[in-house]
Amino acid sequence: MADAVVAPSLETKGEAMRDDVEPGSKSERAYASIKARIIEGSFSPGYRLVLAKIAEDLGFSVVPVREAIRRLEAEGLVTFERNVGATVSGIDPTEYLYTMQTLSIIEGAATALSAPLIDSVAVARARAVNAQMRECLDHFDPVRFTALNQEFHSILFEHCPNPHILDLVHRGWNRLAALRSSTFRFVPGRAKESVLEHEALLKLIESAADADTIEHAARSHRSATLDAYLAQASAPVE
Amino acid sequence: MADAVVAPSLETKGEAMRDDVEPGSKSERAYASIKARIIEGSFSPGYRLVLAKIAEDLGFSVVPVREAIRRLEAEGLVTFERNVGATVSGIDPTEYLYTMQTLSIIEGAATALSAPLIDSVAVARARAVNAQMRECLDHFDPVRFTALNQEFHSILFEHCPNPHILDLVHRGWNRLAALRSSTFRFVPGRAKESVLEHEALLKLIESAADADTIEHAARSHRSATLDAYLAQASAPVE
DNA sequence: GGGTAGTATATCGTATACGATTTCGTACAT
DNA sequence: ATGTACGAAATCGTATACGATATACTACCC
Repeated sequence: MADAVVAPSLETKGEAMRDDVEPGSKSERAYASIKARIIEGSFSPGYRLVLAKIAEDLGFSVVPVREAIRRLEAEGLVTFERNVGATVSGIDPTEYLYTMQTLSIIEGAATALSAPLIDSVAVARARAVNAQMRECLDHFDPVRFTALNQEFHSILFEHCPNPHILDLVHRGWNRLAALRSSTFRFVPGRAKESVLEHEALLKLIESAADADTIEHAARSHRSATLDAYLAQASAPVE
Repeated sequence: MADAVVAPSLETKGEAMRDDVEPGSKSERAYASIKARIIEGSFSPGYRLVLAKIAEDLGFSVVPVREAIRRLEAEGLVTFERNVGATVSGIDPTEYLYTMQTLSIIEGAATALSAPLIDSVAVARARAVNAQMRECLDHFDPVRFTALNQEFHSILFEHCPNPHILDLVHRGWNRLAALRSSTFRFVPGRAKESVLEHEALLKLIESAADADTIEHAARSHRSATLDAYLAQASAPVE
């Protein structure tokens, strides 16, 4: 399910119609593999990525691994230092702030651009997901809630006709995932409001509200989560 | 001058205090070199980037060149196809549209975030650049005008405190440069309005207008250029 | 005993070599 | 004459090997 957001469009282009048994070049497989492990969390922020080690694990030489890491670097998922090596980036809470702020802007725009193209069945799907989130509020499971949240927003922005913007949204979500954020673990109080705002967003889309309104709503929705996080971060004693 | 926009922050990090004679790893030098040639234009869109050829030109082996191209791919400056090779991306006019739209959003946000941090001397500098642009209107030189335009906007958004957003703005401008757009060559009529809107933007910044207002103004300014381009593109017979 | 120099190890950076794949041209058959 | 099949050239993909650099440890000097 995470994959819906993970793969933008760059990969899985080379073969397409081929037997799926052969995923692609080793370089790409390394890229996908490392990226997956970062997002999934088995390579957590700060983790030291040693070329030889990874190459051995995957069963091929270091060259493809180097290229993979180069790409991940350009995407911001890993940090690289000359003659020292790569580490999974993220750690920093200010990093979280920057990423969320960027995402609020990009995702807001993507959602607004996407809105006119969302048909009623997609809205229904989104509403179903939001219903699951509402149920989830009782016996609260932050990880599941975060996953559903991602799925919900994916439905809203995925129709964005501008591929660049869409790609940037995906990257933003990937970074968040890499930051080990089941965000709502940290701001459980925010979950309830979030569900309500989702419904409001859906209403706006159904009523074909103008782009500015939708963009503002989507952006505020995300900013509010960020603010909640900041508020509880500055007063962590409870 | 282009460099002000070219280098985000990833490079020139490894050594910093060293003798500038040794720029960095060959991989990075290859990256910088290819990128520069794409932006400057000697590698125009569609150009076929042959690894061995480039490696020979630069005087080193193909491995660093491969890595460089991988990074450029992740940045969107080149397109890569498995077992075929890399070509400079760009060509497509819809690509221009997407890039401009994305940039309008990102740059608008960056400018708004940057605005409160712009001191009066920076405003004065921007105004001076805009004055040069005004002069430039008489004996119109699209290339020079475009360069000044970039310098002007750089001053406005460069103080943006969110490094992610800043990086995205840089990438957007790079793509535009790669698209060989001395944009104003195609929409000379837009130049005059552009200068006026610049002054209006400066006034907003000086008067410490609220973020939404500035963001909207900056975004519209760019959208208007895009619209002008589209209008003349749909009616190219004159 | 603390600090500095020197060495050892781990890891990265790059070159070279060879195998794999695609593309293009040519020849043959229909 | 056209289409297909085979083969050669170009180019990419990956492995292996070795040199370069940084870090950690040890020994020596003050």
